[in-house]
Amino acid sequence: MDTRLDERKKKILKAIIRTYMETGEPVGSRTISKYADLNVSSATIRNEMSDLTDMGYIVQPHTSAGRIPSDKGYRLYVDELMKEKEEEIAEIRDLMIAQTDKMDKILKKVAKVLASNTNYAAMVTVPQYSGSKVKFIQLSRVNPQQLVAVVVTDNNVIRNQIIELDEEMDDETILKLNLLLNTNLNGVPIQDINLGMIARLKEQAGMHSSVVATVLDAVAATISVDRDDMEIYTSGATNIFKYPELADKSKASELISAFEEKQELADLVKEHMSDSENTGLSVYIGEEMPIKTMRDCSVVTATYELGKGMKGTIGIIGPKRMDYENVVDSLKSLKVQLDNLLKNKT
Amino acid sequence: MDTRLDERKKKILKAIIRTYMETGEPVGSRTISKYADLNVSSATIRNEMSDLTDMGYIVQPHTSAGRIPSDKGYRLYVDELMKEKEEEIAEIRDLMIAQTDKMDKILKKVAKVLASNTNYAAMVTVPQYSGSKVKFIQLSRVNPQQLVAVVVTDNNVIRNQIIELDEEMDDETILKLNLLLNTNLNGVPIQDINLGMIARLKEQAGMHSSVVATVLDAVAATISVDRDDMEIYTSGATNIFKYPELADKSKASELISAFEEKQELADLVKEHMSDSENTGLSVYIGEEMPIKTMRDCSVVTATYELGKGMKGTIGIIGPKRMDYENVVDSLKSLKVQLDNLLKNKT
DNA sequence: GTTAGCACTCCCCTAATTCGAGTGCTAACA
DNA sequence: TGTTAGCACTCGAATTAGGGGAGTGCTAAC
Repeated sequence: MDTRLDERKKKILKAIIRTYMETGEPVGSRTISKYADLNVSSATIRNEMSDLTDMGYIVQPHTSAGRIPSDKGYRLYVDELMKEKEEEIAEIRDLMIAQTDKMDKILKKVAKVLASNTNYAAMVTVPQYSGSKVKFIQLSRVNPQQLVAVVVTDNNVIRNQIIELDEEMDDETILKLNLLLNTNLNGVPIQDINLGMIARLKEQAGMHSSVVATVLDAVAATISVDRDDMEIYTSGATNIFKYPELADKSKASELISAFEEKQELADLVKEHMSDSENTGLSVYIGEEMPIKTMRDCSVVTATYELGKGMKGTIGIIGPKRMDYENVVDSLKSLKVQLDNLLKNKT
Repeated sequence: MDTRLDERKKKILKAIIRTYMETGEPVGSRTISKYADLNVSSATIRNEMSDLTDMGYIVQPHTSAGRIPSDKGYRLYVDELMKEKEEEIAEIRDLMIAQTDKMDKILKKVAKVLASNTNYAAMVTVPQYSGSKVKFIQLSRVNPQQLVAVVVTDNNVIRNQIIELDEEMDDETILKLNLLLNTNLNGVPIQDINLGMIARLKEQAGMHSSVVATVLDAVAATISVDRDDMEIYTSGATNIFKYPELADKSKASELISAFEEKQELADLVKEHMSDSENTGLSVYIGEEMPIKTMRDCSVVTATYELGKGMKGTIGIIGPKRMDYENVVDSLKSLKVQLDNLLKNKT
C-alpha cells in the first residue's frame, strides 16, 4: 500500500481534523461529504476514510462511530501547517525588549493575554540569562556588620544580596575588593564565573582573611544563576474545563496540578531549549509529550529571545484538537500586545 | 422554644459535624446513636435532630436523607473549638524571622507544606512592609547614562532600580545626592515617604536640573511599596477535587480560577488585615465569605508578624466540612517547619 | 472509480424499576 | 415526661431495559 497521501486524502484528513476541532465529537462520512470543495458522496468518503484508518491517520473510538484524528494525523496536519506559517513566527523572537525591570509583571500579563486569546492554558518562562555579562559590581557597607553586594549585567538585570559579616571590614578593604571585582569580572559572561575563578580572585586579594573569602563567595553566589530555579508564569489552567475530553476529574486534577507545580513544565522547557538549536516553534502531540500527565494534550512552544542572549519560552497547552492555526496567530498578536505594553512604560 | 442548646444537643451536633467531615455524606440518626458516649437509641436522636433542624443548626438536603451541618452549625462548632485552641495559635505570630532574602522561596514552601499537611488549598501572602524603615540608600553610576539605586530597609529587604539618564551626571552630584538622601531618609518609615517629602528634597538639592528630579523620583518609586501588588503564593488548589461537594466542573473551575487569579484572595486578605486588630485566627464559613465563588467553602486565615512590623497572612481554603482542628494543628506544625527552614540557612 | 442502498452495530438517552437509608409518627414502657 | 421499638412512607441513587440514531461496511449497479 502506498504510504503517501494523494491530494484528496489530504483534503479529507484536513476536513476531519477541522471538524473535530470544532465539535470535539467523532466525525462521520456524511458530514465530510457536505464539505465545500469536495464533491463526492458519503460512500466515497467512507472508502477513503477506511484507507486513512488503515494508514493510521485517524481512528475509530468504536465500531459505528465516526472517526477522530490520531496523533499521527495531527502531526501531518501540523507539519503541513507549519510549512506555511513558520516564517511568520520568526519575528516573535526578536520583538521583546530587555525592559527587565518590570519583566515579571509583563510576563504575567503575557500569559494572561495568551490564555484568554486562545482559550487554552498558557505558560511563559522568565528569560534565562544565557551569555549575559557582568557590567557593574559594587559592595557597599550598610552598617558595620553588613555589606550589600549589587551586580548589574549588561541587560540591566540587577542581582543583589546582603552579606552578614562576622567581623568588621574597613573601608580600605571594601574599596580594594570593589576594584578587584570590577577589574576581574567586568565583561565576563556570568556562566564563566565559577569556583575556580573565585579561588583565583581570593588569591589575588592577597589576603587570607576569612572575611574576604566569605564576601567573595557571597558575590559569586549573587552573580551565578541558579539554573534550577526557572520561573514560570501560567494562566488559564482552568480553560481545560472547556474541553470535555480533558475535563474529567482525575485528568483535570492531574493536569492542573502539573500546572501548579510547574516543575515538570520547567523540565520540559529546559529540554526543549537545550535539545535543539530550534528557536522557532515546536509542537508536541499526545504521546510525543514527555510529561505523562499531559499525554492527552498538545503543547505548542515558541522560544523568544531578548537582546543579548536572554532566552525564554512561551507555551500553549490544550487538547489534541487544538486549533493550531489560531495558536500561531495568537503568538503573532502577542507581538502587538507586547509592543503596546512596552511602549506604555517610559 | 429555647434557643439555647443543652449538653446532649451539643454532643449530637458535634457528632454530626465530625461524622460529616469524615464521610462527606449526610449522616443519619442510626449512625449517631452508635456514637461512643451517647447511649440513646436512634429514635431519641431523631427527636433531637428534629429539634436541631428547627433551630437551624443542621439541614436536610431532602426529605428522607440524613442531616448535614448548616453554616450556623459550623459556626457554633468553630466557636466552641476556638475557645480551646486560640492561645495555641498566638505563638505563630512571632515565630517567623525576617530572613527576607529568600523569602519568596520559603513562602512557596510554606504554602506547599500547608497544602499537603491539610489536604486543603493553602495560600500565603508575602509580608507587607508596614512600618519598616529606610536603613541605607545608595546611588551608583553603572555607566555614564545609567545609575543604579539601592535601598535597604531595616528588615534587610533590598529594593533597587536602574535609572536611565538623559544627560550625564558628574561624580560630585551623585555624591551630593547620596549624602542628601541618607541624611534625610535614614530611619524614615517607608510609608512616610510621599510626594511632598520628595518635593522638599528636590528643593533642598538646590538644583533645578531635571536630571536630579528624575533621579529623586526614581528613588521614591524604588522605595515606595505598591500596595496593590500583594504577592500571594498558593498551593494545593487541586486538593478541592478530593471533596465531591466542591468538585463538580463549574464550581471547581471557578474555584481554581479564583486561586489562579489571586486578585480576589488579595482583596480578602487586605480586608481581613485592615478591618480588625485581630492578629489571630479568623474563620469564614460559607455565606460569610466575601468571595462569591467561595461560598461553598470555608476559609481559615491567620495573620503572622515578622519582626519590625511586617505582616502577612496564611490561609487554608477547604470545604465547609473542613477539619478545623487539624487545620489549627497544622498551623502549629508550620511553626516547626519554618524553624527548620530558617535554621538550614546561614 | 463512484454511488445508492441496506443491513448491522453500538453508543446514548430516557424511562421504569428496584433498593435502601433515613425519616416521622404512634404507641408502649419506665 | 422522656425514651424506645416498630412501621409505613419518602425520595434519591443505582440498575436495567429499550428504543433511536448516527455511522459503518458491504454489495451491486452505473
